[in-house]
Amino acid sequence: MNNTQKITLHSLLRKAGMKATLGHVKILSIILKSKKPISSQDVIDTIAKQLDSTTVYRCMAKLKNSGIIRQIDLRQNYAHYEFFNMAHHHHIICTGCKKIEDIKDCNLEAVHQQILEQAKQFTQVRHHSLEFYGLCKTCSKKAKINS
Amino acid sequence: MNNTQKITLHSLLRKAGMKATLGHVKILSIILKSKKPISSQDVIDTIAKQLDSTTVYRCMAKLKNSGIIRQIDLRQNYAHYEFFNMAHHHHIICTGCKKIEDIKDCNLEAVHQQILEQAKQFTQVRHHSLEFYGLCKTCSKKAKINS
DNA sequence: AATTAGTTGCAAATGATTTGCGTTTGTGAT
DNA sequence: ATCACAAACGCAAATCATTTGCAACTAATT
Repeated sequence: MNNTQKITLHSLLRKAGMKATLGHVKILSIILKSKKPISSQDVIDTIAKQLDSTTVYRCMAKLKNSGIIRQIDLRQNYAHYEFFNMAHHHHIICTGCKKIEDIKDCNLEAVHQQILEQAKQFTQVRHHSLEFYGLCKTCSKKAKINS
Repeated sequence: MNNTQKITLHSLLRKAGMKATLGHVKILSIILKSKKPISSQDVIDTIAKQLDSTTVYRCMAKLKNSGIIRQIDLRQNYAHYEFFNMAHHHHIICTGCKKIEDIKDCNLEAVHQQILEQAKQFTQVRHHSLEFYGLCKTCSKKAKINS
């Protein structure tokens, strides 16, 4: 909890039009520290009893709406979130153990225009979600043994 | 409810290793008739009181596991499903009214090999999900009026 | 320091989905 | 056609994620 970081989180929030409350700061800090997309439940568990779960859900929604974090769907019955930095990327998720690895930008924005030409009822593409599913090395080995 | 269709659904299920029970047949029939991806709740509503909701959830899971239908995440707190036919495609979802339109194949399978070269912990890409989000014409107009 | 709108905690409600269990029903073998 | 068994079913209750209402609090602005 050094002072430099505190100031950074504070201004990050304020620039996005959010109050720098204890909840916002703590939650954002957890999301930033996480190397992987995390769910509201993950945040609740990490934060233990410093914040009510209601607050966590509300803050996640606010952070998402102000564009600081973005939502990712990993087919796990609940949403995951990650810091919305400029380096747009995707994920590959192991269908066995749910391990997640980042996939660098694959130039899909270029496709948006194409999509619009095809879509009859739409006039703009705002964003997209793209996730790949496969088996990681460990689960791949296990699958071979069992078959 | 003609006989021809009954036989088709029946064999479709059996080929996938599933029993052709009343529940499986009815639910699969609803999914096939639907032009759009539908949720378990949609099926429950459609089927009214012919089947218990528990049964619907169990059947959806079975149908998914046997590869007859596939799951799609549309950021609506619950999963949607559609018939897994050979014509691979994606969706564009209106962030306003949740309208869904199909987007034809965009050749992403070609990218799978590239992904593997990049991914450190994965040996195979099984499938992917790609959804676009935007505003449909109607919601786009509404947005302009309100701003 | 005072004002105020946004934020928080708590309790309760909601909505989607799952589990346990006794009963029923397809299916494959007689 | 009948039997036997595993799988599927309905019902009630449990669970899990998330939301809502409301009174108390707190960060930003003056």
